[in-house]
Amino acid sequence: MTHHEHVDKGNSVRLLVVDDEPHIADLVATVARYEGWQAATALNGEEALREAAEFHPDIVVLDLMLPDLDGFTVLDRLRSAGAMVPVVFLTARDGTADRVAGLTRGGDDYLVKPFSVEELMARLRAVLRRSTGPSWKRSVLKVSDLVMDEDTREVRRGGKLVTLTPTEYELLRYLMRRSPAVLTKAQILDHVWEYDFGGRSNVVELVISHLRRKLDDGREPLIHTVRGVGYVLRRAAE
Amino acid sequence: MTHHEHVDKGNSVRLLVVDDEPHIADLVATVARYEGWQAATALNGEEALREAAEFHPDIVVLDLMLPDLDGFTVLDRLRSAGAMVPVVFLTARDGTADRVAGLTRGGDDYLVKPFSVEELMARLRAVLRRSTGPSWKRSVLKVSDLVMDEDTREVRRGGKLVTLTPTEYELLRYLMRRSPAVLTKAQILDHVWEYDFGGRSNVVELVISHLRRKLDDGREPLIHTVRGVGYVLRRAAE
DNA sequence: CGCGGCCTGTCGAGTTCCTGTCGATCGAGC
DNA sequence: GCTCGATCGACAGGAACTCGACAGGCCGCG
Repeated sequence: MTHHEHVDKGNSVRLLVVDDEPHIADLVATVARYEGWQAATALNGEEALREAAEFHPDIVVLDLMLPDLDGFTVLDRLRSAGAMVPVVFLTARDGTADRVAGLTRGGDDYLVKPFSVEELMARLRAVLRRSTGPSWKRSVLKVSDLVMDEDTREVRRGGKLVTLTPTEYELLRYLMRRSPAVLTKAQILDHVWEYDFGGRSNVVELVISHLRRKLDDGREPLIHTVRGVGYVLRRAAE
Repeated sequence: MTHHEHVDKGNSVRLLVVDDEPHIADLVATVARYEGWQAATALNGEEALREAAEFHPDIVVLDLMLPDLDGFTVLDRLRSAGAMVPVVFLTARDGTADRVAGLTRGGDDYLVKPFSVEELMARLRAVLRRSTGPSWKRSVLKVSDLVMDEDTREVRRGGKLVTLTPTEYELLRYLMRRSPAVLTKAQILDHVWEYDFGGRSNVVELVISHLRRKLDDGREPLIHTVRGVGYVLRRAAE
């Protein structure tokens, strides 16, 4: 089974997703449920406040562009109701990003749309880790002799440092988190690339080949092709 | 809600934050928890006194501008209740600063709003160090051959003194405290700059480049760029 | 009061290097 | 041997980073 030791506080995480595009809200909720979390969605500000009062989320994903209330207003009302729940904001790639930047101070975080699902989940896990306990428990992924430290972003194969570009890093993190499952190219594309990425070229193959060159340099290969299906990261079976 | 579930964390610091702006209270509490402290919040004077009686903080952050009681009154009541807990005051940038200066006895301190989170945490640590240990032990940060003395504000690289501007000093301190973690520019902005700083330019890059020139002058570079993510301070890995 | 220096933040140009596309080649499986 | 997917070199467009130059502001000194 997967043996990534991420922060598990016994009972499952409760996530509230607030976004007026049902597509996005559902997407995020689905991925969160896949992680074993409980997820609720709200399509506007009023609904969000109602849900927050009832559902008592541990963390909130909040789009700033809502039909009724401003995202900032929602935040204020949450906070003045005494809810110290951490928030990860979603914002368009326009000027609002700057205003949001100032809000990450309380331990919150933000992400620019369109984002990649893995990126969002990584941020959520990071914020949770920070808000639940002290930070000195590092988040480290391990598969065979391959080790990834999510704080320092260091990746080592058999102790030897490997330098990766951002895309390579994210793709590898996804492979490691899901190891030893086989992932289709479509899954990889959906999780690692922005959700509205149109390209259906061979980007995935390309990055995989880069990773192979950097990771499997002479050693036993860890990334395996399952022809007609996709890729796996694991120790060679049998 | 505030949580003083007595999860006995040994000798972890207990901090009470009193501020009527939930943003600020939350901000400070979150950062403190990140340091491994236990934090409780109060939004007005009465609540503060109740919390102080129950929570038994080791240190208090107290805004002077409260809706019900004057901050000075809160202080008096705390003290007359026998609580010798040290206090760090928050005050607006007006005349009150002078009155505060007069009231800060022995171990107390004060800070003018808007402050930077790192500045506040540094003061808290300093006050604690003074009040708890009769042994005046210095607070020195060290990364490789880079040494920062937080009492004298001296910074040395390989024994050689380096003079830094206030901003450079604070940014470097943050990098050193969090080393070897990678920090995003948003994180740096949020911790080192005042919490209502709206700047969206490349100030961070600028100060980083200044630090590099002053610190890495000819030597092995300690500040590394992680493209697409942020910066790290550490000995070059591998 | 006025001058000048230092610190800070803005702007913009130059540079690096990451990313996605194309197309040629390779190889597995039928 | 044929076919189709997989692999990977090469290239161009662009995003991110670096840093010099400048301007406003604060402070201390004369």
